[in-house]
Amino acid sequence: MRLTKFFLPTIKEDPTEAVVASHKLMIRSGMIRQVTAGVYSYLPLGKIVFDKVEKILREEMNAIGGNEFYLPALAPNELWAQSGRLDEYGDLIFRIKNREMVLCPTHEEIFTSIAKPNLISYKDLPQMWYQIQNKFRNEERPRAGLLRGRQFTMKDAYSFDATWEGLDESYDKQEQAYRNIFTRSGLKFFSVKAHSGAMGGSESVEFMVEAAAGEDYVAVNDDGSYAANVEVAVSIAEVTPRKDTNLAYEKFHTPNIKSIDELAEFLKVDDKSRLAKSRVFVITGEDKKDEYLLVLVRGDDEVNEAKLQTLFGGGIRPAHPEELPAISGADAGSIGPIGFKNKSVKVVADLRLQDADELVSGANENDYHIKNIDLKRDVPEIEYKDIRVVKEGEGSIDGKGNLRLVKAIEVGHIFKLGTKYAEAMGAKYLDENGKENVIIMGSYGIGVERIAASYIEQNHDENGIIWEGELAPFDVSLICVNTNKDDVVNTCEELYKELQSQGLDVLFDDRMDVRPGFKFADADLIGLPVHVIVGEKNLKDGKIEIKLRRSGDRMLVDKSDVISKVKELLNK
RNA sequence: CGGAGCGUAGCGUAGUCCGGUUAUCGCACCAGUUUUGGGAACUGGGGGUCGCAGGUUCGAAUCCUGCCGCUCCGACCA
Repeated sequence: MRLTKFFLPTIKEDPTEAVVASHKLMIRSGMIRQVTAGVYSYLPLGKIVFDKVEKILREEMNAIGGNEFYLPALAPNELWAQSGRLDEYGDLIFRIKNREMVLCPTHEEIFTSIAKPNLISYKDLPQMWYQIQNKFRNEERPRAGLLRGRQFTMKDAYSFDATWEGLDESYDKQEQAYRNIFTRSGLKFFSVKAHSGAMGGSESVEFMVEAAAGEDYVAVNDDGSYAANVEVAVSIAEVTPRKDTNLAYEKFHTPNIKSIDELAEFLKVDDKSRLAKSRVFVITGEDKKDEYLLVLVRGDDEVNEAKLQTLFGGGIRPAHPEELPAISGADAGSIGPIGFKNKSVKVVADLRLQDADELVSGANENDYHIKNIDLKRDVPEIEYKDIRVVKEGEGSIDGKGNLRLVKAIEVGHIFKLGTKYAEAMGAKYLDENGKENVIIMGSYGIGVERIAASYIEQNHDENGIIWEGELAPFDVSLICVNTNKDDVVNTCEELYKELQSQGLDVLFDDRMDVRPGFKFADADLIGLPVHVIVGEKNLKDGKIEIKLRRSGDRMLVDKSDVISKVKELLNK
C-alpha cells in the first residue's frame, strides 16, 4: 500500500481525551476515531488490524468444528423475555424506541431459537456454532477507548450437547482454542476461575491480560499455578481463635461512630479482627417479601458481593441506607447480629469468624455497639461461608507462595451454561430411548477490539506501537528518504514491487516533499516490525538500511540482499 | 447512579472570576521561495453558529436559567 493512496491520518500529540496507552496510540496512529462516548469509527489501518484478529478467530473456531453464522443485531423483546434476561439485564440493553425490539448485547437467545426447531434428535448433537458480530451494551460509563465501548465486535460461540460429558468436551476444545488464539495474537495472558454473573451456569473461566489499564483485579500466586478473579479468589487466611472467656455481652455508648476505623480508634485497638463488620441485603423475588440477609465479616476484611450473589443465585441486593432503620433498627454504622429488628433475617458470617467470641458489633440502635459477642453462644442460627475478598500477600490456597493482586483486562470468557437457556426456551431433543431431554449449552466469547487494544497495552514504547507477528497490519515500512533524487525513488519503486512479489505486505511511504524526520516518526508510531530505509547517502555505496522497530537495531545491507534479509528478519 | 472537570477554527488552547475595538496563540491547511537522514525556515493567505436554547443588558465567549455532549474518579464496605 502506498501512503499517498492510503487514508492514514496520524497525530503528533496525545489526544486530551485519551488516558490509556492503547487508546492514545490507536487514535494517534490513525486506527480509530471517536464518534461519541464508547462508540468508534474504525479507519483503514484499524480495520486491517481487527480483520487480522478475526482471521485468527475464524481459523481456530473452524479448527474445532465451528460453523460460522451471522445473526442480526436486532431482536424482538419477546425473545429476550423468554429467557428472562430482558429484565435481568435492565438498562444494559439498548431498547428501540419505535418498535418492541432490542439491540442484542449477546446472542444466546437467537442461537437457542435456531437450535430449538433444528436440533431435535441426539443424532443432531453435538454442534459448535459461532459468529463474529457487533454487540451493543449500554454501559453506564464507557472508558479507555476500545477497552469498554457501547458497540464492539465479539466472537461468540455456542456449543449444544446431549450430555454433561459432551459439554465438558466442547468446553475443553474451546479452552484450548482460546489458548491458541491468545498465543497467536502475541498476548501474555493467563486464565482465571470467574464469577458467572448474569450469564448463569456452573463453571466459567476468564482469560486475562495483565495491564495497568485493566478494570479487573486478579489474584495470582508467585508461580502462576493459582489465578482467580478477586470476585471468586480464595486464600489461606487464619480463623479468628476463640478466647473462651465466656463474658456476657454488653451494650455500650459509641457516639458518632460510623465506621470500623472510627470504632477501632474509639476502642484504642489496632487489631480489627474482633470488630465485626455488618452489611444488610434484601432477598429479592416475588415470594421473598420482607426477608433479609445480615452479612458479617471481620473488621479487617471486605465483603465480597460477587461471592454472595453466587451463594444466593443472584437474588439479593444491598439495602438502601434509608431502608436500614426500618429493617435493622439503626442506621449504617450501628448494625449487628444481636437485636436485629426484623426477625425474618438470615445471618451469614465469613469462615474466618467461625464460632468466634469477644466480638464487637453494632447494637441495631444508633450510637450503640455491643461487646463480648460470642457467635456460637449468642447467634445460634448463623451460617458460615466464604464471603470475603482475598488480600495481597495471603497464602495461595494450593500452598504455593503468596497472592499478588494485579490489574488485568478480560479478553475472553467461557461458560458452561448448562440448561438455563435451553430450559427457558424449550430447546429439547429425543435421546436413543425416545425420551425428551433439555439440550446442554456452553457459551464462549472473545472481544475482537480488546485483543488488539491489549496487544498495544503490552507492546508499545514512547514512540508508538510495536507490531510483530500475526496482528501487524503490514510487514514492512518502506521509507523513501530523498524524494528529489531519481535513483532513490526508482530504487524504492523496485523494492516495493519485489517485496510484494515475495508475499510481503508493504506500507510504502512514497509521499513527496515530506521531510525524513516526519516519515521516521510516523513509521515508529505505526510501528511495523521492519523498516526499510532508502536514502541517497547509503545508496551511493549500494547499501540500504534496515531497522527493527522493537529493538531499534539498524543494519546496512547490499541492495541485492534486502529482500532475503527482510524475509529472514520476519521469519517469512 | 454519586462526585469532579471540561465544551472557543481540523487538533491543542488564551480570554470567562471583574461584560466593552475586528476573539488569542501554536500545530495543521492553501500559495510562493529556499530547504531535504529524526516531526524545516521565511513571506503571504483561508478558516469561528465561542456546545444549544432562553434571559439580563445600550452591549454577552464572559452574567443568570434550563438543556445537550465529552472526560476522569468512585460504587452503598455500616
